[in-house]
Amino acid sequence: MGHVKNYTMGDVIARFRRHQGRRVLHPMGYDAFGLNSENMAIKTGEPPAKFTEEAIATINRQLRRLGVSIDWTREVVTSRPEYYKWTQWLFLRFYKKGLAYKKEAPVNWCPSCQTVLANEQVVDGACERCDSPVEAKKLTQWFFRITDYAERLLEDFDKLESWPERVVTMQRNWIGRSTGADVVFEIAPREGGDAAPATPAWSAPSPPASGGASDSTAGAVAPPLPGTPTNVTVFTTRPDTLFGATFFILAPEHPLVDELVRGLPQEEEVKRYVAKAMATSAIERSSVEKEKTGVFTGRFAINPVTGGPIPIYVADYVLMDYGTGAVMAVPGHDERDFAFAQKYGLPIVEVIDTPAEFKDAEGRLLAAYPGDGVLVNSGRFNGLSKAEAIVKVTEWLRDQGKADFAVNYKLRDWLVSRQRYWGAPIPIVYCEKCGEVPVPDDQLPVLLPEITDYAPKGKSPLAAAEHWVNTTCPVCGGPARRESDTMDTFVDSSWYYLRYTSAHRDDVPFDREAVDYWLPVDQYIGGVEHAILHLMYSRFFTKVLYDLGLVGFEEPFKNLFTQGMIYYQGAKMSKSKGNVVSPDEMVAKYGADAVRCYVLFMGPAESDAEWSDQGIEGVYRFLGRVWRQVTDALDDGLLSGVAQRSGSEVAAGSEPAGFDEAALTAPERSLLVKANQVVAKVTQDIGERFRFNTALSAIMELSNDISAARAATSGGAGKGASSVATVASAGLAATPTGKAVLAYAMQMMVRLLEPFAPHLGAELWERMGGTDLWDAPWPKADERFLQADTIELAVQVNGKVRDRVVVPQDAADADVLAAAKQLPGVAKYLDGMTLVKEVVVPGRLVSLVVK
RNA sequence: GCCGGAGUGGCGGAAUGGCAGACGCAACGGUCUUAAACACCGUAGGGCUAUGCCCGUGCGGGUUCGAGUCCCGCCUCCGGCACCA
Repeated sequence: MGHVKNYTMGDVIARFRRHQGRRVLHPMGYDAFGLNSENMAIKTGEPPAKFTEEAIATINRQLRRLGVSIDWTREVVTSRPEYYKWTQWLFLRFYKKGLAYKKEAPVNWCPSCQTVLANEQVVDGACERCDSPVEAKKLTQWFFRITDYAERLLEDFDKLESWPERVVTMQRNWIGRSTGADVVFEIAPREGGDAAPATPAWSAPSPPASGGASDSTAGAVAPPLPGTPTNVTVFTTRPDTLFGATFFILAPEHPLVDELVRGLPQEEEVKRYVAKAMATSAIERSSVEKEKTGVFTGRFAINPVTGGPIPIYVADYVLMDYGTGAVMAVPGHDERDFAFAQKYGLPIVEVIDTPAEFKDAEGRLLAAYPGDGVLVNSGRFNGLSKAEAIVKVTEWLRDQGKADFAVNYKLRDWLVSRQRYWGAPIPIVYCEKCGEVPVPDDQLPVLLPEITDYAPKGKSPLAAAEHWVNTTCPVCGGPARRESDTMDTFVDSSWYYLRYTSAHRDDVPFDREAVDYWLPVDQYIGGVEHAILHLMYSRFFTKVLYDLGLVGFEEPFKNLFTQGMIYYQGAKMSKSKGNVVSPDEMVAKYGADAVRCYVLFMGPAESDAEWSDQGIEGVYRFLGRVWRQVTDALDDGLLSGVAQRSGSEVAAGSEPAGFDEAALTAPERSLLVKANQVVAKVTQDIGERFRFNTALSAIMELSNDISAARAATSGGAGKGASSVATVASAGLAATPTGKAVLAYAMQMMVRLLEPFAPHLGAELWERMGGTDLWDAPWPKADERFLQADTIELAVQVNGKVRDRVVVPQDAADADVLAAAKQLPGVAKYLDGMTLVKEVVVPGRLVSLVVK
């Protein structure tokens, strides 16, 4: 049902814009690689392509049945070779630009899916697909250098027209930019002289294992000398608190740990601690509630501002993959460090002037104070504010070559290789002589081989397809092996919107002119579950393609709308829970139009909503009523002639507005006003507000008013018309003008309803004498009939409504006041009082203040 | 803990600072029907000393002639992030 809502919304907008004369590209595509079909294949041994194509056929049929106006000639399926050829082609463009690279790193491994996962696919330490706890595994994998784009991904939020604030916030948090300084801490020599060990374990001036994030921030900080480790760089957001750094911590995985403790009495204990930390699961280790633990290494670092030695600990609350995997600990002003210092009896120094409520009677800190304040106990920097000190301390150390300003991001590079069959093969071969070689463009696509065993066994099932893996090197013609990993399916979906513009081109992935004409996407609709993954990856792709000169814009989706989910029986619909409402069944029972209208009538499109079996009945009844209203009126001859004429006029692009205002009776005018008000409201609700529920409400009101007017025409006891615009409750007379007004109102009702209920709309339209409603211009409200000629105003005395007054729509304020004061319900409150203030809000109310 | 969002009848929800509860569901009464279903007409926030009046949009204050809406302080729920130095 979620899909039904999504596509119906898109369809209402597409139809609406088409009526307004726009060229609309409303396409459909399938993100078809991935585990759904692959798991079926593993179970049955039949190829995943079979299940994929079957599923596509089903959804195709459902969408066609719903009457969604999709341009099927542009259909895109990411698992077909004509599409993934270009996914591979784009991978190679990334590769040649240095944005796709291979490295060995600890990665997230899902033991159940038997594949690695991107950071974004790990939720609470578990696999987002199957909820299995994720394990850390050291593997060589392919990455996209998304961290190079961290800054632009943040800046370009400005280039978006309308995105939900929360999606922007989620991405911002995920990128996690923080500013501060990289600071170098010298390591004090071992006691009794630092006899350099024979083979230093750590000698690399290479970037830390976390990858790209910190590459760009290395600045002027000197890399450690090859050979003996003599210093460690830390990232801190609080260089102002350096004087309070009383100890130093390395992550258990830090490459320096082994070397530091070698041969010391502490070596055994440290190694035991590190081994234990590695064995702890990610979820457990990252729990905030877990007590802080750590172990002293026996070594000391030199605080660069005080020159004093501070003990180096290894503690698992320091994460290897953020910053440099090492931190300076300032227990006075960091809660975590405070907890650690208390447990291990380490000194706590106040260096930011701290409010009394953080201290005991003797002035000792009872808790870390992370807030703002003036520096104390910080030598020459005493008296500076936090903000000033951050700059001054960093500059001072920078001049000595011991620090520099730095920016850090939480965002990591995007791990794109997967050890699965059903994905686009990574187009790389490994040659004994030439090494890693990209597959030449003219040899694309690298087709998936036909295999029989799809089960993952810790490596890609492709690896077992010897006839496929063994190939020849494109450079030297010698023996070579294919990369057997496939790409994350989010790679496929990061560029599909571009393909819509050139779906049939087999010489390019997309045509530059075509993408620049159609894109960026004017209106994108999706669930919030894509807030980070798909939407951030697509933004990244677009920026890379822009840099490559392949597209002329930097953001893919100008306007984003995140639709709410549909719940049933209190939970998200899911086959495993058995609480599924089948679109097919609903369409069979109520028809496509009722299903379409109901999913939009349930509530605001962006909110979650509960499917109600009675709710759809109500909408179904409404559509039945509209049907009978129009067909009955036709049967009674009330629409004859008039409707035919207006139908053809509309088709020709002109509006039927030939009503002579002076000749209208009150009920006639009243219904005309209602019809025009509803035209204005529906236009605004669809075009500007995305409030389909209130648009439908307004059409229901129009239908109710038409009923009321009709009831009197045919002699029944009319229901009082509900509209504020309605003054007289009498119905329309069966005069030519009365009939014309009725025809006009019904015709508007049908036209406004068509984007929501296209089948009903088209059928009624033809019966009324029109043709091709789908292509007719959108109705325009007639200015003359937007306001009733008399209006009813509430009259307040001291803020309470005491009576109502009916006045001409254009009455002068003075006349309105005079009339208001004479109302019996008002006069009695004015009697004997002094009038101190009079307010007239035109068209709204009158407010009198008395004493 | 931090960052978002939301609290309105029995229910889904409506309301550019201007008559709270539109529209719909469920409910109740009626018409039609042998009967039921369908359909149609009508009633419906709570209360009272009922032709009138009082109370009412999570709680407490404030601004305003007037607050569901704006401001301040809380409470609750939902979502995201969470030892990110």
